[in-house]
Amino acid sequence: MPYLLRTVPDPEPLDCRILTAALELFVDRGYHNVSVHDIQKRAGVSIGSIYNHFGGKEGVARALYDHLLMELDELIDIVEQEVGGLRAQCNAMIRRLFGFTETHRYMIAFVFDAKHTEFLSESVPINRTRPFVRLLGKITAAIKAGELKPIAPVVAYTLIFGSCVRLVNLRLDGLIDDPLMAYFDELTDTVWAGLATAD
Amino acid sequence: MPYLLRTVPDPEPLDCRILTAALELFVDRGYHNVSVHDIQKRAGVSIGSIYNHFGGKEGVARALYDHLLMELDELIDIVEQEVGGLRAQCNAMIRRLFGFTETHRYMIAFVFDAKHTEFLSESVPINRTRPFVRLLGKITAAIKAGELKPIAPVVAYTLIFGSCVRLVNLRLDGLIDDPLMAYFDELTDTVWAGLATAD
DNA sequence: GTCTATATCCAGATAGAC
DNA sequence: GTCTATCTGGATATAGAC
Repeated sequence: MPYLLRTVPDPEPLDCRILTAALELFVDRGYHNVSVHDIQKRAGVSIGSIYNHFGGKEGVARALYDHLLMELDELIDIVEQEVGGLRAQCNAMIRRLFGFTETHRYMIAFVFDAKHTEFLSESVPINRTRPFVRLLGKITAAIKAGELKPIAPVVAYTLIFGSCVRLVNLRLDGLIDDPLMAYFDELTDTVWAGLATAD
Repeated sequence: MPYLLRTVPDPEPLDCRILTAALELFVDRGYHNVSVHDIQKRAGVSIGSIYNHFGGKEGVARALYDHLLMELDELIDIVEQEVGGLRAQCNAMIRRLFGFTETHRYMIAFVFDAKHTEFLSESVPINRTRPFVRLLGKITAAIKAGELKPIAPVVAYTLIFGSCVRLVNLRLDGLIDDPLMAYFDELTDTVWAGLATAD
């Protein structure tokens, strides 16, 4: 077929189509309310292909999960190269998280809004995965270094990220109408005001 | 039978047995990984009874959900009668939440750790339910009254309760070894330090 | 109201042609 | 590798005895 007649863009690779279809369905309906047939229909592929590529529904979910956690981990790398100091790095993470909540809604919802242990057999709680353990580690180090008030690291961790993840949840659930960036300064200023060292 | 020979205590009413059995199973395995047969076996009743009392699995979950939300709402009543001022009231709520996390693990987990919209048809997100809307309302009023720094109420809401709910999640997931009360002072002091009015 | 036995349905998974 | 057609298990739900 002549090149100029090819009005249709190159189709996405089959496994990508499966993953995006599954991601949207899992987030919209919840993992257990989605069947392999649903994924197959939405992705426009056959059941056989899904089993060939991923071994089944759980395999699709696991591929998504691993991939997204890896991307989150790489995000920490990027932020670490960009700026220094815990406060600046955390703020940069939060800024990106808020941004992605608007632009990559499904990915954020799948990572931060799902109970993975309920559908991924032998998966650890998300707070034990690499990126989250890493963040907690950075906070622990910063407290040791006197960058933060000397409190239990896990308390600082939940203050910084627990509150902003909750904002993300509220936004994804439609309880907040404005893009989250509208709240960025208020949130971070207030958090860090509380966490600042006394002197 | 002579009274003194009745070593066995009066059996719990049948519907209570069903509810407690279901609660534990839902929390331990997740709603969708529990069958009506599982509940029936653990409660020591027949399938028929479950359908008679609750109309099915979803009915059991809804009864649990409604009941626990009502109790949470009553808890706010109690706290309001006990103390005055937003800070004292919120702290009292958090103190009780932390206490219940140790003593009523399953109830807390079912309310704060489950995605109810995935198994209760036409249920609103938990943050739209009465107790949570009420808390947000109290924060809004306190900001208007100058009790808190003038920031968006939803930001104050997530700072106060988002962080402490995240601590509860971490505790329930086994990522925190100590009872949460160990962190109460650090958490609340830090939060309110950030939220205090400037003057 | 409570129980057992049974019916019905649908999801996950596979077989085998192409 | 991709597809369609099919199998099988297990879940919800019901029927009907007690």
